[in-house]
Amino acid sequence: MTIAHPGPAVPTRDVDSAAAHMRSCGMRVSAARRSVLQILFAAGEPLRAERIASGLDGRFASSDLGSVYRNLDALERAGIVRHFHLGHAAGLYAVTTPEPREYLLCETCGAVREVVPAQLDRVRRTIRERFGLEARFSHFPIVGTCAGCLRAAGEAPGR
Amino acid sequence: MTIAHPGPAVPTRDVDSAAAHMRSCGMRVSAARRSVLQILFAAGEPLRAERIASGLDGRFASSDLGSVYRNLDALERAGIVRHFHLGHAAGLYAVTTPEPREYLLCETCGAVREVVPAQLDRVRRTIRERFGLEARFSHFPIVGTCAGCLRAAGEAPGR
DNA sequence: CTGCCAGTTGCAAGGCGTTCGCAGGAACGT
DNA sequence: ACGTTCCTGCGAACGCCTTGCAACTGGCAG
Repeated sequence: MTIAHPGPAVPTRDVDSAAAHMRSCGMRVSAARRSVLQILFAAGEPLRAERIASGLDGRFASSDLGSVYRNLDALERAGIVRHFHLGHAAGLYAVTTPEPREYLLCETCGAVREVVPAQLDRVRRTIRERFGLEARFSHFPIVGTCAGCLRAAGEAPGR
Repeated sequence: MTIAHPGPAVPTRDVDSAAAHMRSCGMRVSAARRSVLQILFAAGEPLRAERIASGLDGRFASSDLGSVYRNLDALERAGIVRHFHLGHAAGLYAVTTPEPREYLLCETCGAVREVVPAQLDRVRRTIRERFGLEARFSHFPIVGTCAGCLRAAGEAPGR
C-alpha cells in the first residue's frame, strides 16, 4: 500500500467482528485473510507485510507475500486496517483502533512516539491557521530529533 | 539517497563556486559532476535523479543514473546539495540555499508549499514543548489536506 | 609537460518493497 | 451440491536506488 485509503475507520475488537464487517462489505472471509487479522491482533503492534507473510515468524499460518499485500489493501479499504510509514522503511500495518493514532519519529535513534490526535491538535491548529492545511501525522509522522539525541549531540561535539 | 546527510549546508551561487568548494573538500570536479550542478542551477526547482540523468530532458549533457545518484550523494555530503521526499515518490534534489527550506504537502492534490524555517518555528516550538522533539520538515514534509481540497471535499460529498 | 594513481565513470546486475498477470482453488448465495 | 465470482499462490515485473567492476581521467608530483 503506497497511499492511505481515505474511507472511514472501522475499529474491530477481534477476528470475528472484523470478519463480520468484511462480510457486510461483500468481502469473502478466506483463511488467508483470517490469518492476517489473527496476526495483527496477536502482535498488538504495527507489522511489516513481510512479517505477516511469515506468520509472525512461524507462530501463525504463513501466506504469500503478494496476497498479504492484496489483503492488507482490501482490509484497509474496508476500514479494518490502516498503515503508515516511518521514513523510507517498509510500511507498517495495524488494526484500526477506536482512537486513531499519530506518530513522531526521531530520525537519529529511530524512536517512535505514538499519540492520539488530541495531543497534536494545537500543532494542527497552528498549521491550519498559518497555511490552511489540515495536517495529518497518521500516515507520515512528524520527523525530527528527540530530546535524548539532542542532548547526546550537544555533549559529544562540544569535545 | 535514502537518508539526509547531516553535515553543514554550504550554499553556492553557481557551478564555479560549487566546484571551488568541491576541490576544497578534496573532491574531483569531473564533467559529470559539473553537469549535475549545471542542471540543478538551471532548473531552479527540485529535480528527480532520473531527470538529471536525462540532462534535463536533453538540454544538458546526460549521464548514467547510477553515477548521478553517486554524485548527488557526494555533493550532499559536501553540503552543496540536499534532498527531500514528497510522499512515496522518488527523492527530489536541489542546490543548498542560504535560507533552508521546509515543505507542506497536500496529499489530495499534490500541491507543495515551500517555506523558510521561521514560518514553522511556532509549530516547532509547540512540538518541542509538548514532546521534546526538535521537528524538521526539510526532509519529510508536513502532510495533510490543503484549503482548496478541504473545500472541495466539503461540497462534493454533500451532493 | 608528462606520467601516475586514486577517485570517477558507465554499464550491468542486484536489492528492497510493492504490484500485477495468470491459472487453479475455495467461499458463499442458491 | 453447484456454480459463479472472488481469492490464492506463484512468478515475473516494477520503481527507486545501490553496488561491483573494468575502463577512464582529474589534478598533483615530478
